[in-house]
Amino acid sequence: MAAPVARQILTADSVAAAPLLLNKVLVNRGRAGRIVEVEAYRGATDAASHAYRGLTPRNAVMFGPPGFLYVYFTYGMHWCANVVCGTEGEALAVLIRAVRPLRGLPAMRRARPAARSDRDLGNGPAKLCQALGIAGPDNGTDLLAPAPRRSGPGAVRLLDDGTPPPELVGQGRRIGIRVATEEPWRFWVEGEPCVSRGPLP
DNA sequence: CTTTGGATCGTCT
DNA sequence: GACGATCCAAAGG
Repeated sequence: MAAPVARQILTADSVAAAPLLLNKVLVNRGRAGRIVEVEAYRGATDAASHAYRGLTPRNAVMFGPPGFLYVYFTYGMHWCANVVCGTEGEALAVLIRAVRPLRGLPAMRRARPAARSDRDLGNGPAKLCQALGIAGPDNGTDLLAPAPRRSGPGAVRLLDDGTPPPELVGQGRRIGIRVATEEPWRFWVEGEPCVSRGPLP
Protein backbone atom coordinates (compact mmCIF):
# COMPACT_ATOMS: atom_id res chain seq x y z
CA MET A 1 0.00 0.00 0.00
CA ALA A 2 2.98 2.19 -0.63
CA ALA A 3 2.81 4.40 -3.70
CA PRO A 4 5.12 7.17 -4.87
CA VAL A 5 4.34 10.57 -3.38
CA ALA A 6 2.18 12.64 -5.73
CA ARG A 7 4.37 15.06 -7.69
CA GLN A 8 1.62 17.64 -7.32
CA ILE A 9 2.31 18.24 -3.62
CA LEU A 10 5.94 18.99 -4.46
CA THR A 11 5.12 21.75 -6.94
CA ALA A 12 4.38 24.00 -3.96
CA ASP A 13 6.93 26.31 -2.35
CA SER A 14 9.43 24.29 -0.32
CA VAL A 15 8.27 25.93 2.92
CA ALA A 16 4.75 24.64 2.25
CA ALA A 17 5.85 21.24 0.97
CA ALA A 18 8.36 20.54 3.76
CA PRO A 19 5.86 19.63 6.51
CA LEU A 20 3.94 17.49 4.01
CA LEU A 21 7.04 15.31 3.63
CA LEU A 22 6.98 14.38 7.31
CA ASN A 23 5.94 10.73 7.72
CA LYS A 24 6.66 9.95 4.09
CA VAL A 25 9.08 7.07 3.47
CA LEU A 26 12.52 7.26 1.86
CA VAL A 27 13.64 3.91 0.44
CA ASN A 28 16.80 2.66 -1.24
CA ARG A 29 17.66 -0.92 -2.14
CA GLY A 30 15.81 -2.68 0.67
CA ARG A 31 16.44 -0.01 3.26
CA ALA A 32 13.67 2.36 4.36
CA GLY A 33 13.22 5.20 6.83
CA ARG A 34 10.30 7.40 7.80
CA ILE A 35 11.04 11.11 7.40
CA VAL A 36 10.75 12.85 10.77
CA GLU A 37 12.67 16.12 10.25
CA VAL A 38 13.14 18.42 7.26
CA GLU A 39 14.33 21.93 6.33
CA ALA A 40 13.15 24.14 3.48
CA TYR A 41 15.60 26.09 1.27
CA ARG A 42 14.36 28.75 -1.12
CA GLY A 43 16.68 29.28 -4.04
CA ALA A 44 17.49 32.81 -5.14
CA THR A 45 15.63 34.44 -2.22
CA ASP A 46 17.37 32.44 0.52
CA ALA A 47 20.97 33.36 1.38
CA ALA A 48 21.47 29.94 3.00
CA SER A 49 20.48 28.05 -0.14
CA HIS A 50 23.07 26.45 -2.39
CA ALA A 51 21.16 28.06 -5.27
CA TYR A 52 21.40 31.61 -3.86
CA ARG A 53 24.22 32.58 -6.23
CA GLY A 54 22.73 30.97 -9.28
CA LEU A 55 23.14 27.82 -11.32
CA THR A 56 26.39 25.85 -11.00
CA PRO A 57 27.29 22.27 -11.93
CA ARG A 58 26.81 21.18 -8.32
CA ASN A 59 23.33 22.62 -7.77
CA ALA A 60 21.96 22.05 -11.28
CA VAL A 61 19.42 19.44 -10.13
CA MET A 62 17.82 22.04 -7.85
CA PHE A 63 16.92 24.09 -10.93
CA GLY A 64 15.14 21.15 -12.54
CA PRO A 65 11.60 19.82 -12.07
CA PRO A 66 10.19 18.77 -8.66
CA GLY A 67 10.43 15.27 -7.28
CA PHE A 68 14.10 14.79 -8.07
CA LEU A 69 16.91 14.08 -5.61
CA TYR A 70 19.62 16.69 -5.04
CA VAL A 71 22.61 15.08 -3.30
CA TYR A 72 25.62 17.17 -2.30
CA PHE A 73 29.00 16.51 -0.69
CA THR A 74 30.21 18.61 2.24
CA TYR A 75 32.90 18.87 4.91
CA GLY A 76 35.10 16.71 2.75
CA MET A 77 33.31 13.53 3.79
CA HIS A 78 29.54 13.75 4.06
CA TRP A 79 26.61 13.40 1.65
CA CYS A 80 23.22 15.06 2.23
CA ALA A 81 19.91 14.59 0.40
CA ASN A 82 17.23 17.05 -0.74
CA VAL A 83 13.88 16.75 -2.49
CA VAL A 84 13.49 19.35 -5.25
CA CYS A 85 10.21 21.31 -5.04
CA GLY A 86 8.44 24.12 -6.89
CA THR A 87 8.68 24.38 -10.64
CA GLU A 88 11.60 24.29 -13.02
CA GLY A 89 14.01 27.16 -12.55
CA GLU A 90 12.94 28.07 -8.99
CA ALA A 91 15.59 25.95 -7.24
CA LEU A 92 13.45 25.25 -4.17
CA ALA A 93 14.37 22.21 -2.10
CA VAL A 94 13.73 20.35 1.14
CA LEU A 95 16.69 18.89 3.03
CA ILE A 96 15.92 15.57 4.70
CA ARG A 97 17.39 15.96 8.19
CA ALA A 98 16.29 12.77 9.97
CA VAL A 99 14.52 9.48 9.41
CA ARG A 100 13.28 6.76 11.74
CA PRO A 101 14.60 3.39 10.51
CA LEU A 102 11.81 1.16 9.19
CA ARG A 103 13.35 -1.62 7.08
CA GLY A 104 16.77 -3.05 6.35
CA LEU A 105 18.22 -2.25 9.76
CA PRO A 106 21.04 -4.81 9.50
CA ALA A 107 22.25 -3.21 6.26
CA MET A 108 22.03 0.23 7.85
CA ARG A 109 24.09 -0.96 10.79
CA ARG A 110 26.71 -2.33 8.44
CA ALA A 111 26.83 0.98 6.56
CA ARG A 112 27.10 2.95 9.80
CA PRO A 113 29.36 1.15 12.27
CA ALA A 114 29.57 4.32 14.40
CA ALA A 115 25.88 4.10 15.30
CA ARG A 116 25.46 3.22 18.94
CA SER A 117 21.70 2.71 18.71
CA ASP A 118 18.96 2.35 16.12
CA ARG A 119 18.15 6.01 16.69
CA ASP A 120 21.72 6.92 15.66
CA LEU A 121 21.17 5.39 12.23
CA GLY A 122 19.23 8.29 10.77
CA ASN A 123 19.12 11.25 13.17
CA GLY A 124 21.14 13.62 10.97
CA PRO A 125 21.23 14.58 7.29
CA ALA A 126 24.57 12.87 6.59
CA LYS A 127 23.84 9.96 8.91
CA LEU A 128 20.67 8.99 7.05
CA CYS A 129 22.47 9.09 3.71
CA GLN A 130 25.15 6.81 5.07
CA ALA A 131 22.58 4.42 6.56
CA LEU A 132 20.42 4.32 3.43
CA GLY A 133 23.40 4.16 1.08
CA ILE A 134 22.64 7.47 -0.66
CA ALA A 135 25.66 9.17 -2.26
CA GLY A 136 26.89 11.14 -5.26
CA PRO A 137 25.82 8.71 -7.97
CA ASP A 138 22.21 9.06 -6.75
CA ASN A 139 22.16 12.80 -7.51
CA GLY A 140 19.42 13.54 -10.03
CA THR A 141 17.35 10.45 -9.33
CA ASP A 142 13.60 10.75 -9.99
CA LEU A 143 12.24 9.92 -6.53
CA LEU A 144 8.76 9.34 -7.91
CA ALA A 145 9.58 6.93 -10.74
CA PRO A 146 8.24 3.35 -10.70
CA ALA A 147 10.21 1.01 -8.42
CA PRO A 148 13.51 -0.06 -9.99
CA ARG A 149 14.02 -3.70 -10.99
CA ARG A 150 17.69 -3.82 -10.08
CA SER A 151 19.84 -2.39 -7.35
CA GLY A 152 22.49 0.22 -7.95
CA PRO A 153 22.53 4.02 -8.18
CA GLY A 154 19.27 5.76 -8.93
CA ALA A 155 17.15 3.40 -6.82
CA VAL A 156 16.13 5.97 -4.20
CA ARG A 157 12.37 6.51 -3.98
CA LEU A 158 9.94 8.63 -1.96
CA LEU A 159 6.84 6.70 -0.93
CA ASP A 160 3.52 7.40 0.78
CA ASP A 161 2.54 4.36 2.82
CA GLY A 162 -0.76 5.88 3.90
CA THR A 163 0.51 7.40 7.12
CA PRO A 164 -0.86 10.95 7.31
CA PRO A 165 1.35 13.93 8.18
CA PRO A 166 1.79 14.30 11.95
CA GLU A 167 -0.89 16.12 13.94
CA LEU A 168 1.77 17.95 15.93
CA VAL A 169 4.51 19.51 13.82
CA GLY A 170 7.42 21.24 15.54
CA GLN A 171 8.80 24.30 13.78
CA GLY A 172 11.95 26.33 14.37
CA ARG A 173 15.15 27.77 12.99
CA ARG A 174 17.40 25.84 10.61
CA ILE A 175 20.56 24.14 11.84
CA GLY A 176 24.17 24.45 10.74
CA ILE A 177 23.93 27.62 8.65
CA ARG A 178 25.68 30.97 9.14
CA VAL A 179 23.22 33.21 7.28
CA ALA A 180 19.42 33.53 7.20
CA THR A 181 19.38 31.87 10.61
CA GLU A 182 16.13 33.51 11.73
CA GLU A 183 13.88 31.85 9.17
CA PRO A 184 11.70 29.19 10.90
CA TRP A 185 11.93 26.73 8.05
CA ARG A 186 12.81 23.58 9.96
CA PHE A 187 9.99 21.14 10.66
CA TRP A 188 9.92 17.94 12.71
CA VAL A 189 7.52 15.36 14.13
CA GLU A 190 6.83 16.58 17.65
CA GLY A 191 7.88 14.05 20.27
CA GLU A 192 9.82 11.93 17.79
CA PRO A 193 12.99 10.41 19.35
CA CYS A 194 14.83 10.11 16.02
CA VAL A 195 14.95 13.87 15.38
CA SER A 196 18.50 15.27 15.16
CA ARG A 197 17.99 18.10 17.68
CA GLY A 198 15.29 19.87 19.62
CA PRO A 199 14.33 23.53 19.02
CA LEU A 200 17.20 26.01 18.94
CA PRO A 201 17.31 28.59 21.78
C1' DC B 1 24.39 14.72 29.80
C1' DT B 2 27.41 18.81 27.31
C1' DT B 3 31.40 20.88 25.14
C1' DT B 4 35.29 20.95 22.05
C1' DG B 5 38.28 20.33 18.24
C1' DG B 6 39.75 17.51 14.29
C1' DA B 7 38.81 15.19 9.99
C1' DT B 8 38.90 16.13 4.89
C1' DC B 9 38.04 17.79 -0.05
C1' DG B 10 34.76 19.70 -3.62
C1' DT B 11 33.29 24.05 -4.74
C1' DC B 12 33.35 28.80 -5.72
C1' DT B 13 35.99 33.35 -5.02
C1' DG C 1 42.68 30.07 -0.58
C1' DA C 2 38.66 29.71 2.56
C1' DC C 3 34.96 27.35 4.05
C1' DG C 4 30.98 24.30 4.42
C1' DA C 5 22.79 22.63 4.93
C1' DT C 6 28.33 17.46 9.50
C1' DC C 7 29.87 13.81 12.48
C1' DC C 8 32.58 11.66 15.97
C1' DA C 9 35.71 10.71 19.74
C1' DA C 10 37.43 12.42 23.80
C1' DA C 11 37.07 14.80 27.95
C1' DG C 12 34.58 16.90 31.74
C1' DG C 13 30.30 17.25 34.95
